[in-house]
Amino acid sequence: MLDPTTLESVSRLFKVLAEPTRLDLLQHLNRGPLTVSELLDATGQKQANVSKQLGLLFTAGLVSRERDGNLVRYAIADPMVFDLCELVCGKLRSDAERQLASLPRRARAKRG
Amino acid sequence: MLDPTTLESVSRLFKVLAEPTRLDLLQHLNRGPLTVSELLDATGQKQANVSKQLGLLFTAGLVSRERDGNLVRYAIADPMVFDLCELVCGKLRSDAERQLASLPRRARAKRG
DNA sequence: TGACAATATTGCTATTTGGTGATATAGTCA
DNA sequence: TGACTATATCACCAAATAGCAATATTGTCA
Repeated sequence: MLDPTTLESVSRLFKVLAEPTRLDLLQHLNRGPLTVSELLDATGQKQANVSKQLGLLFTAGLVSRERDGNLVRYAIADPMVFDLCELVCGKLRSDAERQLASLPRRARAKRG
Repeated sequence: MLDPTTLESVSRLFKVLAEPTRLDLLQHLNRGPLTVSELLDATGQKQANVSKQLGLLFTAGLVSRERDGNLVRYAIADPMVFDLCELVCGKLRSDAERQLASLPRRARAKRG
């Protein structure tokens, strides 16, 4: 049983992961460290927003950053993120399968 | 690499977990199924709010429910939740330890 | 120094949502 | 049927925040 303070901390971490844009940034960084500009290209988001979301990920301790001249290179600081996503994706898959299985046969096939 | 739709689904699930009240409900249910009234007592929240948050957990497929006469009994539908929380708690612990280790010796001891 | 490029920050708006009181719904018991 | 209990829903408000345009900051290069 977790006390209220810990529940707050746990929920704060989940909140950081509860945004598609930030998940997208993380999954690009999963290939390896990237600069902000590279993440702009990769995600198609505006500069201000990418910078802001990276700041949140950094504050949460999920990514690290390092200046390289004029650039700033971000990297995954805690690979735990991907274990989490793995679990969630697994649930999504099994939910989808369950729903598929509950459909009548006739409704299932798409074309053949 | 997850497509935008999947990122959306993943983030939606994280969002459900990103609230202390809902985490509290889940951890009480982890002991076993409970009625709404029992959850009212356990959490100290108002009835309308508990009902609302349970509804969200139900929609997300994290809990199941079952009428029992006048009562409605909720139960954990997907124990994956606790694997997730375990990972997050582990990170919180290691972050705390890292921060502790980075403090100067003098500042560490509380009283002796 | 000045011109330029990369990143961060600020001020803002629109949207979302947790919590609430009031009310509706569904079930029990007489 | 009516009185009562348990749960759900409604309408609302206040707080949080994603995204944006504009601007500030920090670094490079001449």
